[in-house]
Amino acid sequence: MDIGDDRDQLTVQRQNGVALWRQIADRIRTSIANGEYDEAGKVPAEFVLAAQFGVNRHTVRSALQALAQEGIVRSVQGRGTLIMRKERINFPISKRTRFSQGVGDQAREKQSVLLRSAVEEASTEVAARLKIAVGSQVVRMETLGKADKRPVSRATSWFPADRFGGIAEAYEKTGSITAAYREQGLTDYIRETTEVTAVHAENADLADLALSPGAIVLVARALNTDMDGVPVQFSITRFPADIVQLTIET
Amino acid sequence: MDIGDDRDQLTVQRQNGVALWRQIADRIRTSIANGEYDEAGKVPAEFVLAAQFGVNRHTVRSALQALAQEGIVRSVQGRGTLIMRKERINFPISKRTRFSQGVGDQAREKQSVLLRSAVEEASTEVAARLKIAVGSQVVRMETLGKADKRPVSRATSWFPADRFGGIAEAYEKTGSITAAYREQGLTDYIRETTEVTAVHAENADLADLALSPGAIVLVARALNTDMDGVPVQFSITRFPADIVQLTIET
DNA sequence: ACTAATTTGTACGTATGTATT
DNA sequence: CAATACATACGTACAAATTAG
Repeated sequence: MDIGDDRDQLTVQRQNGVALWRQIADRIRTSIANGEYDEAGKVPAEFVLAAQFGVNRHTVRSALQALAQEGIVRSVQGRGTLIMRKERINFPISKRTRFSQGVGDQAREKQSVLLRSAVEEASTEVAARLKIAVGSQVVRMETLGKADKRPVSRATSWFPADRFGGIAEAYEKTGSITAAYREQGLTDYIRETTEVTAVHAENADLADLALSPGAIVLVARALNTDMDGVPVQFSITRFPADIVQLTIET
Repeated sequence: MDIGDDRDQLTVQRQNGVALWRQIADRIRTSIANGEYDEAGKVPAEFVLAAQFGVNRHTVRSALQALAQEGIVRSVQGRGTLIMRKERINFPISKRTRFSQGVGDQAREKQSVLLRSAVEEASTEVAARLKIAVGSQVVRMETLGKADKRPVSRATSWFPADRFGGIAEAYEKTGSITAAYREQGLTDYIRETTEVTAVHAENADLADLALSPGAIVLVARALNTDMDGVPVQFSITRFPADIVQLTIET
């Protein structure tokens, strides 16, 4: 609320396991996404940021370097630190949500690719969610959602193999979960529940979601059922929290 | 899924601004909340964790020390590191959600206290959300939700002052937003939208939510309207991500 | 009661990262 | 681009408490 005043309210924590430059980089990234620097088109001068955060200018420079590495800003001598990318993808969640496909509402150029698929035995969690026996055959599908060529979601989905044995092939052919379902004889389905938590990015996230280490990942566990309430899909989707926002339409 | 195997799959990131001990502390905290160590009632031995994460035993010790500071574990010489607290509060979000009060479904002993309240001029964001003019008078209320004496949510809410000028007093008297609304002449309201993001904890979070620095905070921006669709409350609620999960019932 | 194995606690040394001046 | 101070991480070794037999 009270961001950007004269005093040094933008507090950062010292010596607690998270380096100052990382905290500052996270804050600036969020500020950019929130459009706080939209008027100028660039972030405040390094010495201004240093004063706001109450740190040395070198520390701010480390933060800006990290953001430049991510392609979010670009520092130009004499001009300042220009904002190159300012995104915040919005993922709506509703009864009709199909977001394991990686659908972003306002994403300009969206794309979903199948990374891997396999038939495996249901783990404890998957079996409990899909209400099948532990060890039952399930199809696991891993998909990556992109918006404007940037990865914005990484989903692992499980389907009961007895009913949706060919879902992966159908998905690869059609590029759509909904269309793949149709091929497998399911015409409609609804999003039953979605559980949301947040964790620090893991190794797999860094690679797939192109994150810098220490980033925050939103984790959504979702269950889709057919119109009779029978579970058809359980999925765990991971979103980069710095550029993704989940909107719940109740 | 595949946690606890022989190899060192539990990957952590080196030299990226987040200390290894913090990453490991976060992972262990999550594992405890997920009930992965329930059988033993304690976490694996330090040298086992060190092997799993591929770090030195000292680094694991730093992580466990941080968790001990939070009251989650307690290390006892010769016995091991015992799990003292294992919580994960679930916040349901639906059309009828009233979670700015800090309502947890399965929380045993829940409580909501009013921290501060004031009348102020609406900022750009608040005005846009409440569909009123920038600078209009609004009541700001800050509340802290507790479950079993542990803070689990911190909400800042704004109400149009012309309609709900006495909401803070009514809330303090009744201890319930719904009851306070009734006193102000509003009998029913619905949760219109909820937007969820996640950020690193800020200074205020550390104090109010009793978090250790570097922790992750879930941020929910929510809008309540009356039955005519007129906005009556905009709130920003912050949850400690390590022990809170949002469940969206669509 | 004793011993061995297991597990945490403590200490020292070294190297590198972080942040300020 | 220093020089300095402190935090982080590793390696090794041994002490102290608990548990298993």
